[in-house]
Amino acid sequence: MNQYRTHTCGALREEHIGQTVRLSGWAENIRDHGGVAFVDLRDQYGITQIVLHEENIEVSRESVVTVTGAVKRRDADTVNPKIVTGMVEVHADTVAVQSKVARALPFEIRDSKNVREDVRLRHRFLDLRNPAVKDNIVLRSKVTGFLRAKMEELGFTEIQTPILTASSPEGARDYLVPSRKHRGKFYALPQAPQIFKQLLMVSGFDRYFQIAPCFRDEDARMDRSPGEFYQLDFEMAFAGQEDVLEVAETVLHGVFSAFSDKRVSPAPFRRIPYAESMLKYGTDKPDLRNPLIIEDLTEFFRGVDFAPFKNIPVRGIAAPGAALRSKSFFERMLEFAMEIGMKGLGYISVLDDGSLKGPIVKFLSADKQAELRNKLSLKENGTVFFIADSPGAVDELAGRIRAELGRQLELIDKDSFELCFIVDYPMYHINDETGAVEFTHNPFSMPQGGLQALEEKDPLNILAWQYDVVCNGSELSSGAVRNHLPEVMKKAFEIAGYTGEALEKKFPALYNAFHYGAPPHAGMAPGLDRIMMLLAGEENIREVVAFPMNSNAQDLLLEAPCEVAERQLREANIRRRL
RNA sequence: GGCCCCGUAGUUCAGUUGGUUAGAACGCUAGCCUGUCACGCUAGAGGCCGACGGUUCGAGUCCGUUCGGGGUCGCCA
Repeated sequence: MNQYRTHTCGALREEHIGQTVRLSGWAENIRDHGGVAFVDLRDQYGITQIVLHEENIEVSRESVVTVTGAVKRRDADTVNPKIVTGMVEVHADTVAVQSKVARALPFEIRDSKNVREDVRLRHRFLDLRNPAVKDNIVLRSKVTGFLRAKMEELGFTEIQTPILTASSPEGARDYLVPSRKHRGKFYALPQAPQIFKQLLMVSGFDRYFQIAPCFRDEDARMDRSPGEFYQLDFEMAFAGQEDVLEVAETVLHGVFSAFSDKRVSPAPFRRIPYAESMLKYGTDKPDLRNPLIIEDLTEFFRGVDFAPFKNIPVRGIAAPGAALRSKSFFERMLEFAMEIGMKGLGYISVLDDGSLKGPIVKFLSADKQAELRNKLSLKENGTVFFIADSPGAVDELAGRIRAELGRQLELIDKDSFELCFIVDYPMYHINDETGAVEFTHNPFSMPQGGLQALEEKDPLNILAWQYDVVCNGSELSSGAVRNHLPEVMKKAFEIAGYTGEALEKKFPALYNAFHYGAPPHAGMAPGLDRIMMLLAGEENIREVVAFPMNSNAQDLLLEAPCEVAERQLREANIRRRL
């Protein structure tokens, strides 16, 4: 028998009545009634009420105690239906204090989520005692276990790749680690195992995966850790886009349905071409819970004599029932439009009798009015909002109006996970500032049409075998069919302004390896932290990480980054700046 | 790095137009209480109002600087 416990604090039920048991845990709360006292004993698994009598020694809140005693049925009027052990209680014969609380608690454990974040992080070990905080971390363990099992079931091999590796020339800022043995040289922590997993494909590993730590020295966001985060990184040989998407469907549908009661998009998820997504949703991260669709009305307004819509792209969003909304709703929408930089927000409502109403109606002939209703399937009490702006801005603005309408009109179904793939990303785009042609997403992607497309098509019209997974408006992952052919790589980089030597210099290992027989391959890397946030219903990424850094990339608990000893600097061949 | 918001008791927060000794709740300490489960009751301790400087007879309150925290944009192949 274990010296500390026979059961956990979440285990006892009516069937244990009469047994003598031993429990250990933290004294979450103590209710002292003079002759009798009640202690809520807590561990990871639950809470059991302990009954103490006067001869028992003193216990203070949050100290660790071991209690031995008989399990008894609670009187009917003292049953606690809020906890699973609420039918019973343990009448303590002996109480041993294992570890006292010797310092004032910085906050109430059960209320820790409402405490200032830096105080929580400095005492994260106490914050994590709160079941509401701890449960997310337990869930994370179950999710990673599920993902691992699923990937293995699908024939993937888990392979660890280096943490100390080479700095990568593209992408985010690297975290650098000085070399002791090689003066003036540095390792870098990997931004992703990208190169390694592609090399594994060349080595003949057929299906690779890893729950991979990734490091990027970029500033934090609410949904983005500073420093480090995890991806379910995977790559498949002899596979194309559809093969990868099918794996993603299986795994993501599996994980969302296994750990949530919400509705999950059934496979196959919708494949939405990038261009269509930009037009219909105004973003490449559409929240498909929002039923509103953006329509292109540029052609419609070409012949209409309304100055603000002249010679610029116009979009329309038909919102059913919006015409019944109060004046303040329209004012809020206008205010929002002004905030995001629009000059106004035109709209036309359909009244009960089918007639149109709104400041712009008078510019439309009867025919045009009918055409508009028809084009947008406008019903009675619906309102169409117009967004007109420069070609570079109109889609994003329309997307933000669509999202705001979804919120204001409460069209978002909070009980579903809507997953989709965005496909057919353009291979290149023009950098607005420099006018140069750049890779849109990822230089490793295979262009659709291969070498021929690169040689013959306008670079801006070339699509890539590049795809994103989106869930409820947040990007879970991007991935691609990789470019495994040196001559195609060379051409692709040339178009983006690099010489062949530059490519060789930037990615020597990969470029070289591809000269020795590389299989066609494709992959993806869904972000584990994002998946966790969606499953746990958390807005802040720190709530799904056991020991998160603050938004300023500091570990307040262990105090990293920190000064190091002079000797350490010397060994690392680093001199303090004078 | 730019911009926005917030710093008052251990915690969460009030604090009027600048005006006596800066408050509440929870927590903590002591006492009372044999059926509570956010137990209850009584009493008490606990504050350089983030820091520095200024305006003023007088600053938690107004102004400036700075430090800390959060958000957002840049950035994130």
